[in-house]
Amino acid sequence: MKFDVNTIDKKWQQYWKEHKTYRTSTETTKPKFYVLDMFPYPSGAGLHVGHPLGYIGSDIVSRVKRQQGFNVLHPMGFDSFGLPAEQYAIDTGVHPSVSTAVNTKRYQEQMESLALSFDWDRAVNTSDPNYYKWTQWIITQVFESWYDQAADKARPIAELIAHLTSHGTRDLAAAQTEALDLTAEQYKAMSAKEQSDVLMNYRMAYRGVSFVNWCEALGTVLANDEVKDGRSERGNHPVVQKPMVQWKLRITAYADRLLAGLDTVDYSDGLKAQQRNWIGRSTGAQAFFDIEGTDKKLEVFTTRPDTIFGTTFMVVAPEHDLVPELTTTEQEKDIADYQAYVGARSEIDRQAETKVTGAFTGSYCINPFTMKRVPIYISEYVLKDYGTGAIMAVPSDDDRDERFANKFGIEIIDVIDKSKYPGATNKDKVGIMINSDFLNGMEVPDAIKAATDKLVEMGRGEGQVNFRIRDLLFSRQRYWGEPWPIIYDVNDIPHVVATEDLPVELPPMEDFRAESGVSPLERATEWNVTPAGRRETDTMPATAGSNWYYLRYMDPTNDKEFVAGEVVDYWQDVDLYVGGAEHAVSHILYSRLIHKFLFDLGKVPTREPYKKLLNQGMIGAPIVSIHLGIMLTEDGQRHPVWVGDHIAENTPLEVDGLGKGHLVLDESSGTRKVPLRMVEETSVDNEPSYRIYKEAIDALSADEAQDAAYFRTILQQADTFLWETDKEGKQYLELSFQMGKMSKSKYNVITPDDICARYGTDCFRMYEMFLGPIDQAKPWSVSGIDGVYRFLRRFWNLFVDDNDTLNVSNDTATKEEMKVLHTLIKKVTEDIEKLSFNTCVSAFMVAANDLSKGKGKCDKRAVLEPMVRLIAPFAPHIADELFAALGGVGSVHLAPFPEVEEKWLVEDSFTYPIAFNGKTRLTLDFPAGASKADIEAEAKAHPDVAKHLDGKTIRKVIVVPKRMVNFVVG
RNA sequence: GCCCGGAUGGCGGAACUGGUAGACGCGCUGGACUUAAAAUCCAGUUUCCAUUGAGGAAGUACGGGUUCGAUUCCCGUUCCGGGUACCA
Repeated sequence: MKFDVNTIDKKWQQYWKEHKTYRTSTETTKPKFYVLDMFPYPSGAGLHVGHPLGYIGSDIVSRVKRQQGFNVLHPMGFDSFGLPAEQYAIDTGVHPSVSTAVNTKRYQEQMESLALSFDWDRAVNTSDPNYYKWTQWIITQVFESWYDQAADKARPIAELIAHLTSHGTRDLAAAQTEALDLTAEQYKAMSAKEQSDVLMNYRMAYRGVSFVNWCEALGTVLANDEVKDGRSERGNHPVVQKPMVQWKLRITAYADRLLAGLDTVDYSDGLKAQQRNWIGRSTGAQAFFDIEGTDKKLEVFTTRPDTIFGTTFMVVAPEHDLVPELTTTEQEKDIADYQAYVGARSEIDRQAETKVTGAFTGSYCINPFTMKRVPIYISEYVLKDYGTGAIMAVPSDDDRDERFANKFGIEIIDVIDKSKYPGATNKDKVGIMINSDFLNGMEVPDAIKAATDKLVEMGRGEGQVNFRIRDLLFSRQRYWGEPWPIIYDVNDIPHVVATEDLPVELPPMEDFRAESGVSPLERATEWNVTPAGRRETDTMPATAGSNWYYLRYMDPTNDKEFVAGEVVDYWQDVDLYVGGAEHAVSHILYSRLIHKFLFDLGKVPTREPYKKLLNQGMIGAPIVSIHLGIMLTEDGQRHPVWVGDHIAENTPLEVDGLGKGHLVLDESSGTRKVPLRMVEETSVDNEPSYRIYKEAIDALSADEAQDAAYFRTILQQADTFLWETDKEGKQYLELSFQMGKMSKSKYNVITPDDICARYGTDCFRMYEMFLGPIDQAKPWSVSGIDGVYRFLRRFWNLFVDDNDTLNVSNDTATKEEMKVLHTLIKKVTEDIEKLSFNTCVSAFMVAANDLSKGKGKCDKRAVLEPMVRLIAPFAPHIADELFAALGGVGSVHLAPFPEVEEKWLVEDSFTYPIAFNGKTRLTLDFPAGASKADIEAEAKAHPDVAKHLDGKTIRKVIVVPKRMVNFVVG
């Protein structure tokens, strides 16, 4: 029985596969537990060591729950639609369906080799027609729904039609694109197309014009969260704002419920805060300002109606509908120039801009409270998409308004006295009202209410809530996504494709490059022209497939429904969801939306999809660089040379064949990235340091990998190496490094494969857990992995003698040994519940040390056998090997998880720290049941204590049983 | 700017609801085994002072506070990480 990790790994992985050890039962008698990992996009790079951090954590929980008798759903699948796969296809000419299949297979193999206990029979793949049939079906349901604000839920569109037919828009409280005012008669008199357009105003999935993030390079629109700093997150291409007709989902209707739901789930505070910020609820008031000389009104939204007496000008967005009307003849040129200036500016320019700009329209509003004329300006600092696209500017209490007023020489009226609140800023909303007529003397919060009430009374506005969140853009002019299941009839009226005709499969296409705003599917004419009409050619964004996938795992092969009612009634929701924090907003928020929608339809029994969410920390890795310098020889020749990182400029050099000279660093020198796998990690003066050895460079010529080819090309830039020699006489060069995200382009991707091959999968798993708290970001380093390996070896050695033969006795274990065992069980059980896996590993180490050190190692079956079941979730292969050797039946992973027996943990005595004025000076043992008085009396009498008390008065003695004793002396 | 985290030995990190700070591991030092090395095992390892047996002082980013007692709670400051931004 040898400790041969590779053999053991292979043997048991094979066994689990053959025996379907991790199959989830369809029986509903056992209690359920659903542990979900965010499914990956299967990229060509494969898994790196950062991915498994979360996977291993969730796997441990799954295994424990399985052993504890739960029916565990622990599935995995692939998010294979979307931009990256398509972009890769365009770059390489390999069809996405092909590359996806290859990558998916690789991912599954890697995951299996990490012993992740997924039930692969339940795997889903978002680009599989059997899956996206139901993605499309859900969208048809969204299309066929509207949001009833009175009932606060989504309802079938047929019920809206009934309402419109009998009452028009009277008594209709619906989420809508714009407010409509129709009688039943007007509605009924409309043409079919007109009626369809009216319904579009209310549908949960609707087409509408809006300014969208247009990315020319990718040929498609992007969602807000796909744009970062004015550039596309994928590919880093410029993004501009452009008005387009697009499909959208009315997420704004759910804003309040998405906000409220956060109080019922167990997510980190940071993540909840991010979601709240994204939704961005702000309360304030709507107010109407008369526009001088017309009967039109300018509608504004403000969170500070109290400051209305300080309003000295108005600002509307440059794209605001009223701008042409507001612009007077004299101001036409100014306005046109300014609009041209804004139009030419990209998002990036706008964000870089700090100074205020704008132009005067020539028109005036009347301040409804003061009846004074206030000028109307346009400026890009007012966003057309937020609120009403117009603001009342209060330069005294808003920093941007103040800057604008200063620039344009506009009057500033102080309306709030903040002297009572030193240090308060405008955002704090505190102070006493001044210069504000009936509001004078009020505190700001009271004034807000009073001003709002006054607006209502005057019929000039009302209290209003505004959201930052915009309706979700759900169209992409791309190939690799779910086609919208919509057909437009001859009258251009959209109809959903009937469920029995789903899925609408993607037509096979060879060339699917996007061309400026036109979907590639437009070119698939034999596909998009049908007898019923033309097909919608927009596809859905990647989030369409991922926002409901957790439901499909429950019932992955159902071809009648997306998930059967009785199945979802059993599985309910996800008990633990693990994944990267980069999906904190988009993915989580959108799947919460779809879940709530399905709840309204009665398709799911819970209000939230994910009960508890764990974000694993990112694992970074060094990006290592080799230094290229120039050697200037005495005869004035320049020779490129590879030098150590720490060699300074002007260092004298001497090289065989080149003679003497010194080092020059100029524009032709610099650093070049080195593939991390060729580099050795060492420690110099306690700082991590990286070297490349001559051997590694020599081995390069035989290396066929892509990164080796890259590095060979790099190394051609100089053929001289200024080697240094380590204490073993080996030649190396010192490299520089900086920590960063693992990425193929930085040549610092570390895959788990090599480490598993060298140390075994169990060692890799435990080492990743041992790195630290799972939710913390950390740099990858293999220093320390030997310690985990030594531990596993020591653990194994408890079971075998010096000849690697199983040697376990049936003798009764000592009290001390049982105490070690049960201390361990208690600690591990509690810490898994807290998702504190690093401390679990420590606890195993402590126990292994306790049992193998001191007076001979423990070989008692009564102790060792439960330990095997206990370590199984962490080291699944070794545990199964030992379990089988001990005569266990079946797999250890289906054997009961040990339970703590408190009787072994009872202490006879407790060691009390004895402190004087809070400083611990010594310890004394007292019986566990000793009374406070006894402890105090005995402690006082103790000679060592007396020594500390000598010459001092005891003012107070604090005795906390099983904690400590403190003498307060003076 | 705003929001959310975080700061503990040479390093990664422990420390229950305020109660012996530094568990566990790495690294380092010394020793055993070995012809030697690797592996393994044993001992030591917060800092400073002292050391014959001892012992003592300080210490959890910094400055205050609450408390018999603070890594833990409160106030302020600095630095680091993440998110987000003309959001009215």
